[in-house]
Amino acid sequence: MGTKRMNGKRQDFSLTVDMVIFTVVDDTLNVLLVKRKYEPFAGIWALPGGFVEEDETPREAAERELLEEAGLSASYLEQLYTFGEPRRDPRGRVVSVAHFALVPASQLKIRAGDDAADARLFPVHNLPKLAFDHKDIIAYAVTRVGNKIQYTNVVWSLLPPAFTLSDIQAIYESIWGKKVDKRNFRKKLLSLGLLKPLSRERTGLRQRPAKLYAFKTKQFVELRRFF
Amino acid sequence: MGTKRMNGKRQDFSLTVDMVIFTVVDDTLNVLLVKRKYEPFAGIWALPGGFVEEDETPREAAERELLEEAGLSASYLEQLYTFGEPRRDPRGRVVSVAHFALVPASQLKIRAGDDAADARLFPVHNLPKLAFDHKDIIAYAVTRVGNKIQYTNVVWSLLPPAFTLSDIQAIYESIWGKKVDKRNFRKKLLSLGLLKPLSRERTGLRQRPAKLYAFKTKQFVELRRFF
DNA sequence: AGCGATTAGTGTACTTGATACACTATAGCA
DNA sequence: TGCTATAGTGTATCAAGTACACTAATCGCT
Repeated sequence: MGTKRMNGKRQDFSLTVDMVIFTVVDDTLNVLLVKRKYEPFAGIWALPGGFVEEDETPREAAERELLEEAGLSASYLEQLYTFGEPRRDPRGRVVSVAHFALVPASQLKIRAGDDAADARLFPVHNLPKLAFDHKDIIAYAVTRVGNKIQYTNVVWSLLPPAFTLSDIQAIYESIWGKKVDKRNFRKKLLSLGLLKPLSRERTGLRQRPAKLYAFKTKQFVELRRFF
Repeated sequence: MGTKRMNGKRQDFSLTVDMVIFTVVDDTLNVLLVKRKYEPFAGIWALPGGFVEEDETPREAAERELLEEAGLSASYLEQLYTFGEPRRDPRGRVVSVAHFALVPASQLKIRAGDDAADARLFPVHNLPKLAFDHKDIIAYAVTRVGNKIQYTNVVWSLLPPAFTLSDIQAIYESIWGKKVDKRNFRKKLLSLGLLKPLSRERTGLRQRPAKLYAFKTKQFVELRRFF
């Protein structure tokens, strides 16, 4: 590995991004993991990620990884935290700018990259043994998402383009881990004025058809309090 | 500068921390800036900061810089964001893990470091021309603090060990930029049960003496809503 | 000693938002 | 046609936020 000197300080760092890609499947929050093909931690599950290239910002690297591993570009993406424990990677000093993304399960196209033997979703509360400090990174991301949905509507990016009010409610219930009252939920949600009803309904299930909705705008809003 | 290769990716990065050190003086939120002694941006004001050493985490580097520049160790410190635009530093690829700190003005011991010609506080809404992307970093930090005080009590770390209720109120008013009702403010503040009254009062001013308070605990709490 | 200036300290009524709660409606399938 | 599953809807209560004005204590000055 190379070495650099600047103002007398020795610098010998690599910079990576690690991606915590969340989606909701069967009313459960899941994370995308890849099984590592090479050492260190060969055969162990890890977050998708990779090195930041010479001419990239960390965010661009994150978007590239998201496209490579999950097959999509449009979703909520946010820088999470930079993990820089000196010994977090046995190969040397590797600093990772962790990001998290929220994507609709319907748009996920999971692909195992070149350096991965496998890739699949795991429920956040039932994770396998993880490489590096990726357990810490996921725990931090889960906490951040849990806080974020308290005061923003970012979690809506987990939804497909058309959805029912019950779909949204199921997402909140799965992340919060508790049931909420249907009438109160709808009252609050509709009072925000951010949804528009579509003329279509979801049929084909043996039950009353549900009205479909879409977002008036894709912008995210900060709310003083959500629920 | 050196170069490193890992998995075929060329890596040639330096890692720094930049510190946004906030304090409140005369009911105004201020930031500590240093005047650069050397190129690039010699003579221009900049955030204090420096390189992350080989055996340090970014947080440890931030604590070290805080001690070197502001003369204190105990205060609120949080990682803000990692800035990694490829051309943000004309010397080469320098990635900065920005942190922000909240410190009581009474404990600030401003020292111009070796590489600084001067160091002083500036009101956040009256900043000089700044080096690098430090204007962006400060703007982001101000936004973060503004949001943070909505749902946590971290801003209390701007206060000295003993303070009056009016002191706290002045800090909130200075950050929010608006007056709040004294009775409502006190009602809410005391109902949190996080303060303990001291037996002392603040006298010597030509006015009614004010009761002094201290924190029962130095822990920070998340509140659903603060004011 | 008294007065003026300055900030400290205190309670209630109203408004707004959150919560608790149960029944009817519709489609698919047997 | 009736069984099952989920959609859809309103009201009453409770908790919290907001609006609002006067008296109290000390210091310094005359």
